[in-house]
Formats: sequence, C-alpha cells, structure tokens
Amino acid sequence: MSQLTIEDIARIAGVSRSTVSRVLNGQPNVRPSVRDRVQEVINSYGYAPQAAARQLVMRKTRLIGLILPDNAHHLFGNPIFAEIARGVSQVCAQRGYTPMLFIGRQDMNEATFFSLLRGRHFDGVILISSDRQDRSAAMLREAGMPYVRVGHDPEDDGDLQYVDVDNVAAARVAVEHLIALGHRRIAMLKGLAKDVCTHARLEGYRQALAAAGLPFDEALVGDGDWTPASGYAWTRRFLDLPEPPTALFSSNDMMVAGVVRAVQERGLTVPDDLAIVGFDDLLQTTMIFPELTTIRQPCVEMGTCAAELLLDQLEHNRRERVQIILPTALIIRQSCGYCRQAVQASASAPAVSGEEQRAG
Amino acid sequence: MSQLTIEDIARIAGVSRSTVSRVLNGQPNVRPSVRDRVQEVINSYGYAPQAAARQLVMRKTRLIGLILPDNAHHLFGNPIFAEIARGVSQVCAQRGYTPMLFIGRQDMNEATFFSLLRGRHFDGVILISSDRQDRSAAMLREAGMPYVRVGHDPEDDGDLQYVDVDNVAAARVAVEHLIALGHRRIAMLKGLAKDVCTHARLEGYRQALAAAGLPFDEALVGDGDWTPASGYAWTRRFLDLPEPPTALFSSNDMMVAGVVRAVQERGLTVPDDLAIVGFDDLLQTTMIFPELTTIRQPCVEMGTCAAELLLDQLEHNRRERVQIILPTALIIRQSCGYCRQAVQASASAPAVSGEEQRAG
DNA sequence: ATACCTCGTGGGATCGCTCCCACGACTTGC
DNA sequence: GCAAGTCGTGGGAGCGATCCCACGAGGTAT
Repeated sequence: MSQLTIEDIARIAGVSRSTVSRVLNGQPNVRPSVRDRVQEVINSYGYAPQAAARQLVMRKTRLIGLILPDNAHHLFGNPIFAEIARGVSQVCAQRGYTPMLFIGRQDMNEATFFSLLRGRHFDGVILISSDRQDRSAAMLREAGMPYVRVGHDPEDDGDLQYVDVDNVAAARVAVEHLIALGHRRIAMLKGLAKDVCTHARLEGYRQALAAAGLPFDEALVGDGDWTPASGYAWTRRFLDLPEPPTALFSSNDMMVAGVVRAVQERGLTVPDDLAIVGFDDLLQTTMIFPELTTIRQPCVEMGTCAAELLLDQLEHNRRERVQIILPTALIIRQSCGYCRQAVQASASAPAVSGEEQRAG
Repeated sequence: MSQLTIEDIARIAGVSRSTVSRVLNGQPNVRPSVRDRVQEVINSYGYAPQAAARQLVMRKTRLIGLILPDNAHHLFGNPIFAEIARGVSQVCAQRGYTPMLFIGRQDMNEATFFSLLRGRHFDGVILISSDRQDRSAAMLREAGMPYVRVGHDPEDDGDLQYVDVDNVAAARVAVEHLIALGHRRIAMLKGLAKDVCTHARLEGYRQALAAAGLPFDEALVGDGDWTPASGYAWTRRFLDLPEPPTALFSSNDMMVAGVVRAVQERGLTVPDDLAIVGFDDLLQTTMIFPELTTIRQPCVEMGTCAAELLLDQLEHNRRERVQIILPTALIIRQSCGYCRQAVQASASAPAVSGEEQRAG
C-alpha cells in the first residue's frame, strides 16, 4: 500500500509500464476496456506516481512558489497577502498547478535559499515584494528561475514582468479627497522606508498638497512601520502639536487601528476631530468605528494577473517585458466625514457612501 | 550556467561524479585539496544538485508541509497561525528542513490533494486544524504520510501525535476571572461549530458557571464564526436583551474587535458597561481600546513542539503516541475591569496588570 | 492481393543523482 | 617483509517515472 510503483500497477493490471503511464497522463491510444481496468487498479490501490521520478524526466514540477515579504508580522498579519495568494491559487488550480508558500525565509541563509531555487523544486515563482533591500529578485534571476513580481521598484528595471498599482496616483486621490472636504492640515503616516510603495504614497501626498497650494509640513509626516502601534504613537504626537491636523492619510489600514485608539483615548472622535483615509481596504477594518474610507487595492486581481503571466511564461515561453498597473478605487465610508458633510450641506452630490470611484 | 549536472562539475574539476557527490554531502574520504577544488568549481558555477534526482534515490525531500485550516479568512487574517508557523520554521531551519505552506487547499479537489501527498513531495506534514469535518488528517493517514497535528479532537483518536492546549481549562479560567470580579450575567461568543475547540471553550464556560452556582442562559451564548462581524452582530443582540450581560467571554480575540465597536456605538464603554475577556492574545489587539484581557496561547511553542515531534518521527522513526498539552495563561489588562476595581477597592491583591497566571 | 496507414501495446534508453563495491596506494602490525 | 587494514577514488547499478521506437493486428485504398 505504501511503496507501489508503476511497475507494480502494470503487473497487477496485466499490462506494461507504458500503458499505465499513458492512462496516468490521459494520453490516447489505449483501448477503453484496458484504460478502465488500469484506472480501477490505480484507484483501488491508491497509487499516485512519485513526483520526483516524474520530475526528473519531465523537468517540470507543476509547483509554483510564492514568496512573501520577509517581515513575518506583515506576512500573515496583513490580509492583503492572503487576498493576493487567493488570486494566485485560483488561477493555479484552474491550470493544474499547485502553489506553495515559502515559510520563514528569514530563518534561511542566502545559500540555502539559492540551493532551494536551483534545486528546481518550482517551475516558477511569484514574488510579492516592494522591499528595495530584498535580494530575492536578484537571486531568482541569478538562479535562472522564472518569476513574476507583485509590486516593483521604478529605480530597478531588473524585473521582466510585474503587476502593481499606481501608488502615487492612489495616494494623491486619497489626499485630494480630504482637501476637497475642506481640510488644510492633513497628516500622513508613512510605511517602512525600505518598501518602495512607502515613497510612492508619500509622493502622492506631496502632489495633492502641491496641486492645492498647501504647504508641506514635515511635522505632519509620521514614520510608521505598517503596524497599529506605530499609528498609535504618531497620532499622539500629531494631536500634541500646537496646531494639530484635522485629517490624516495612512499608508495602510492596519495603522489606522492605532490611530483610532489614540483619538478615542483623548476623548476625541473620528471624523469630527480627525478625518481619516486609509489604504488597502482590508475586510477586518470594517469593524473600525466609524467605517473606514480607504483606497481599495485589487489584491485578488493582482494575484490572478501575476499567476496568468507566470504560467504563460512557463507554458508558452513568453519572455517579453510585461508591466501591468491595475486600477485602485477610493471607497468612501464614514471616517473621512464626507457623508455627514454631504447631508449637512445638502450638497447636490449624489449619495456615494460605499460606492467606488476610479483613481489614477 | 543553467543546466549543469554533477557530471559537468566532475569533468570541470577533473574528478569523478562520486567525489563531487561526496563533497556535496559532506562525506569523509576526500583529500582536502580535492575537496577545496571541487567546492570552488561548485561555487563559481552556482551549481546545486537537482532536487528531483536526489529525492528519487534518497527517498527524502527534507521538505515539510504545513497545512492550515481551509477557511482562507482565518488562514492569514488570524496571526495565531503565523506564530505557529514561526515556531515550525525555527525548528526546521535548525535541523536542515524547509517548511512549505499549502496554499488554497480549498481550490483543490480531494483527489488532487491526495496525489500531492502520495507524490511524496514532503517527508512529513504539520496539520493545524481543530476542524472536525476536515478530511485532511484522514487523508494523510490514508496516504501513509507522517504528520503531527496542532489541535485535536478528543472524540477521534486517529491522530498518533498532537500538540494542543487545554481549551476547557483555559476558558474556565477566563470566565472564573469574570465571576471573581463580581459578574453574574456573562455572555459567551462561540466560534464555528465545526471547530472542536469551540465546544471545548463552551464547556469551560459552562463549568465555570456551574462551579459558581450561576445559571446557564442560552440567550447569552452567541453563535460566532471567529470574525469581528459576528462579534459585532451578537453583541448588539446581547445589549438589546431585557437584562443585558455585564461581561462577555469571546472564544477568540478577533471577534472582540466587533464587540468593542458595538459597545461604543451604543455610547457604552468597556469595561464599565461590558467587561471583556478574549482568547489568543494576538499582538494586533493590543490596539483595541482598552487593552484586552485574554488567554494567551503558546503559539510559537506549539509550532516548535510539533516540528520537533515530526522530525523525530522522521529521523528516528519514533512512532509512539505522543499527546502534548501546553499551558495557557490569563493575561490581565484593562478590558475586564480588574485593574480599575483593584484600585477602587484598595484590594490587598498585588498589581497584576500584564502579569501572567498559569491556567489549567 | 499487396502496400500502406493507424491503433494499441511493450521494452529499452534516459533523466541526474546516490550508493555500493572494486581497486590501487599507502600505512600498520607481527 | 608480507598479510591486513585504511584511505581516496572511480565506475556500475539503480531509484521510478516518461519518451521514443519497434512491432503486430486490423482496416482501407489501390
């Protein structure tokens, strides 16, 4: 039951290895009655071909590696990656591949990681990383492993194919929304400096301010690290300013949890004392009170896109440069104060709560 | 540069396959000068042996599979799994194994999953599941794949080795704490019925009530699903009761986010109007205001334990039944109202905020 | 009836590694 | 000084699949 080989199945079914192999791989030129008999033997013995032997001759594993950012707290803590993984998984399943996630790359030295890649465990890899310091992309190239990246670095054109969003434009839309609501002092929470998207989102913030003729105030920019704790700490500092901000744009939704806590601790409320727009649109944060206005990233679609690209690369040997920028959307809920204001002012604008507006 | 084999390396270094193999595997009986020369060739060409060929003869992959619960929202959304994975990863790295996470098992039919297991991609598997309906454990056994389970079902003794916590005792400690604080009407938020730990935690709740002579009120038990949304919905119902609860025990921390929102929406506060104790001790929830009193699960340790067991099973062929129950701890913060009360009553109890107390 | 396909089937070669054994050179013990 | 190790090395066999080719049976066209 445990160590059956194709040879055993062949003997039991009274045919040759070749015939069993043909049945296994759904190839033609097998008499239906023989095919059924072989299939029955396979099923009743619970036989499945040993992957290693198959790989050796086929030079394919039909396994796709998924590499997430090194930071483990992000990794699972932030559902954005789960969504991307879901997209990847859908496409893979549909096209007969199995995606696997590298766990704990940080526990592994570079040499080990490299051998893992060179060992050809995977036909290809999807790399989710906007981390400029991350050596993964370089190692993937060095190892000759086909990959598609989710996220990219405009200063590094080493990635043949990537999928990303326009972080600059998305952030600009978010901040413009706050400006349109009348805010003049708008704080900004940055993510980690090592992540490229941090700089892009800051740039969007600057552009929105500049376009509205508002000054850029260094004191209103907080050096966050994507975690709620950093959102909490910076918001306290913002609220302690002689002239505190009336609005805040956070580079991700997770930090907003800390922002809200800091605001409430002072006995203040959102959005009246601080209007907030986030980034990501995590499902979880619908439990933040009030509901969060945020930039939705098309996470699942980023995953499906990346997977389609990768599998095309593998199956049709497509090697041209492909760079896909997917659209984001500003999702207006309560935390920015838009809806309240619309009611108060009896504005002619239609109700847009929960509706989507294209950004970028 | 891309398709070098051991034969090529041997030719370049002027030795035989066997010698290269010995160098590769750190075996003795190679002259130091030869070893160095071979190693240099290996390094300079970036050669790494092809895993499939090696596996075929060694019958080992040094890969460990990690299977998470089917529900994708849990999956990444709940950092508890990240912590367990971290523990697994540490031990694996240390002992020369590489852990890989199955992604999107829900996109895969059972036959595919089974072939994946029978294909012997992994030497062993760590299964994180307290789901009674989950067929994974059965399939692992059927496929003859060694595995260790994190979580278990007392009504199913099919698992040879598992690591778990005493959910009944932990929940009892949580509820007893609320009772000791003077609460008489204590609500309980259950998790999904398919998860075994849901029933265990409910049982702990019942035991605590019974021990204190308090009645079990069906109306105070909410059918949660682990998500903040369900915590929100049930808390609204609880607060609408003619005689609402003054305290609540939630089967996990994530649901508490919804509970707090519902409480705040009514203009009520935690812990004054509703004292809360959670379960898991997620880092994120330290941003819940006020800070959450909760049961800490030793997640990382569960991971390391499970990995140690599995690798011992693989390397020393240990096949005896091992069932490890790790201790939990009640972490007292503000949400239960203990600290406030201690101050008010000038109790003789020492300050225990943030301290740990053993449960079970 | 002969030549020529097509179909169904089996067997040998092969993938890239590790393992086992053979064998020569050198060391050690009596 | 000769038998009996030990050490370093190379080559053959084999892991369990797939793939290619050979070959016989049967059908169709000439």
